[in-house]
Amino acid sequence: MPNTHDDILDAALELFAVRGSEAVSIRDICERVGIRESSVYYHFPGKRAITVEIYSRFERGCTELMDGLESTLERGRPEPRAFLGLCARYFDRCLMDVFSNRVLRLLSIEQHSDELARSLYRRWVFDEPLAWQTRAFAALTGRADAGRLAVSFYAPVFLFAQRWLLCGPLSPGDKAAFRADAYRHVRRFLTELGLGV
Amino acid sequence: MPNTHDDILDAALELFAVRGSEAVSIRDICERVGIRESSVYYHFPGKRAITVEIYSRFERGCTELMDGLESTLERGRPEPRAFLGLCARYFDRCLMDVFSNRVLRLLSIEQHSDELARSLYRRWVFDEPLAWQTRAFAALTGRADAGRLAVSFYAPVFLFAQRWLLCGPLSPGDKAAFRADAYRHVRRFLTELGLGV
Amino acid sequence: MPNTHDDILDAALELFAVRGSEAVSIRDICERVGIRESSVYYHFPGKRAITVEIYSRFERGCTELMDGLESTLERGRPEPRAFLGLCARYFDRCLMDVFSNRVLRLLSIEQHSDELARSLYRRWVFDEPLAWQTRAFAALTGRADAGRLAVSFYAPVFLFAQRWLLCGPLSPGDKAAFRADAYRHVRRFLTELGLGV
Amino acid sequence: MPNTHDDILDAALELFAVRGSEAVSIRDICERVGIRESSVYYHFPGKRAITVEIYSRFERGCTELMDGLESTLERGRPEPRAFLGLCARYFDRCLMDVFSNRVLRLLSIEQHSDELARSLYRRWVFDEPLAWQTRAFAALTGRADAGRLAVSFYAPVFLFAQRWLLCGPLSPGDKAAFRADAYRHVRRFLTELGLGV
DNA sequence: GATGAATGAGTGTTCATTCAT
DNA sequence: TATGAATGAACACTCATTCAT
Repeated sequence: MPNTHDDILDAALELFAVRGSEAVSIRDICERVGIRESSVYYHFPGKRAITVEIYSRFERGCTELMDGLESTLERGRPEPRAFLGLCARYFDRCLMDVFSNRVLRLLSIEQHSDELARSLYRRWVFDEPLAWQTRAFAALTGRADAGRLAVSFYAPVFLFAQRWLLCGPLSPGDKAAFRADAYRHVRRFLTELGLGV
Repeated sequence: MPNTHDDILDAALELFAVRGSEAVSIRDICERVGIRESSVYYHFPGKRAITVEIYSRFERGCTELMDGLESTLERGRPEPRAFLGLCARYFDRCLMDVFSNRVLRLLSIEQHSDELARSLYRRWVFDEPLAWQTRAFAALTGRADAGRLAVSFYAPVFLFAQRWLLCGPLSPGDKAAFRADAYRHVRRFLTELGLGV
Repeated sequence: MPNTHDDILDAALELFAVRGSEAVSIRDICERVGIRESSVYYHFPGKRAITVEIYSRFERGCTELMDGLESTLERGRPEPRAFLGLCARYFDRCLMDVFSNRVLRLLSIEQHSDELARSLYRRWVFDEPLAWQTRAFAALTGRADAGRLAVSFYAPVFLFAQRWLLCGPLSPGDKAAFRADAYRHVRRFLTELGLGV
Repeated sequence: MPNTHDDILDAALELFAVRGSEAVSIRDICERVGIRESSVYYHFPGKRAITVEIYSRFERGCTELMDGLESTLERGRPEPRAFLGLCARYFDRCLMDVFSNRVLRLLSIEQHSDELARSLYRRWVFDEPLAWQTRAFAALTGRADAGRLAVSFYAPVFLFAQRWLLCGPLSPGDKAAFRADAYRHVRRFLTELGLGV
């Protein structure tokens, strides 16, 4: 079942993630999909609509992921072991998944010129992860400075993600490097909190 | 003494930092400078050359800054008070200075499609700062795990910079927010290391 | 049935034959065809492709003509009368036909700077005609020096063509002058060979 | 004694002979000479003036050459041996001399679009040589059909010149090929007239 | 003699988009 | 569903030329 609509989205995102949406032409996208430029306008009212649909799919995915993480957290006092699993899910679904990874790159480009991109970027890269981790550490430790813990915990993950997953083409080697750095950090961090696994 | 050459560079960078160099036209730049498009080609052989000169000026500035930080470090056993001053210099000259801040934004956009941008971005955003801080903490504490300390120290600074200084238009309020977050982190970090100031 | 593709080719050739392809702009061509410049790029990938298609049409025509002359020659011992007819066909189809005449002018301009033009020019202006005539005179006279005969026969035709058909705008008067000079030369040449018609 | 004026003429002609004057830019010329574009306007009122001066130098040279040939002819009944020398002088000075050769190429390009070039081309490529040779053969043979003899004599020379000296870059090999073909033709022609040398 | 600086017009080409089919 | 054909605006860049210095 060929799905031109989705093919356009995929091809567009692949290119958008590298050069930003403004610098990618409808022609570039169509070449990849194997259709003519005019055909795009059957599926989308215009170029901007492609970007917008990518964003809304990304937001839906992020919301689902965050809801999942949240509901696990709410099911009683969490164990460190379970928290580690939630981190893994976040790494896999938000940072290393091909679609999400590309949208994050796109957002980091577009945020400087597009209000919608900026709000998404701020929300899903800074605000939501930090808020969720603040709640998680509050539940795990009961400490009042859970916000500070969240920053200390998230900042290295964020740095490793920027360094390995969002800088240059995403290769298996970079994924492995990220995993090594990130998991080492997570384990050490939990251990230092007295929540060793 | 009007300097068209530099005016072009300034106008270009101001626009490049928002939309990336590919999405900015020579016309856009000229409008800002108040010259005709053809005049650009008297000062630069082409659009790419503008970007390249911006990069080389940035690199020169970064090298000078890093050399300065380095030479201070080498002048005998550093004090925590002096280290704080070096951090302040780095914040002011590399992260919050108008020129550097704009180049960092430009690099974060272009790194996905341009090899030169990628190498500069990696070097001056990740590698050099972490290497310098590793040496600094080795000198300050004598500990063997100075590299880990550097990551724990730099990651929050990097996160605050991304959040306040490199996301959306740079406002005085954002600068203040960055300063508050960053200096609080730096002081607390030094205190926890027993190097309180 | 309007055929924009061919209209472009025709208009281009008309202009190319006068000033060479480099000195003629897409705008010039479009003005003649009555379309906008951007429309050209629906039919051709670029300016060069127009020239190349003109060349390939010319070559196809020349090959067909030469094949026709050749096959007539092969159908048994040729008569002088038939040879005269072949010459007439060559004059009409290659030298005086509007399309061929224009391509010859274009080739004579471009040969100095374009390798493809040079090879076509050499082949269809010098090599093929002389080779064919060498074969023809060998068949007609059985003489061993048919190559020399071919040069003596072809050189005045070539000179008359350059003088009347390929120098300045092609007028009915010039065509008539060429015909007079060329046919007088051909008849006298055959007569002197004892092949009078 | 550096002579910028002449340097410009030389560089211009070298380029004009390949692509025609319209397709060569002032920039191209200046690059070769090693001066700035604006400097050209000290020596010439505009681009066209360069072409015109090239033409007038060519015409002066041709006139001198033709006057020389003429005066030799007028100094009494010419011998075949002397006629051969005159041919050699014509070959060397008009067809194979670097300056003349380049102007002939330029004229063959420009004649299609420029009235001045056309008149020069017709005069010095067709009319004057044929007129001179008609007079020469009249003096040598006393025959009434000297005009026909001139065509039979000149046409192969013209064809060889077009083939070897005016088609593609002028190489020593091509010069040698022209010389071989041309002199063989000249000798044989004189021999057949009973004027063997 | 020569050039630094500029420019308006023009170069080939690409852009997102439209619309009849 | 898709496209053939078209277009006006914009693209980076080149053109011959001017003029104060």
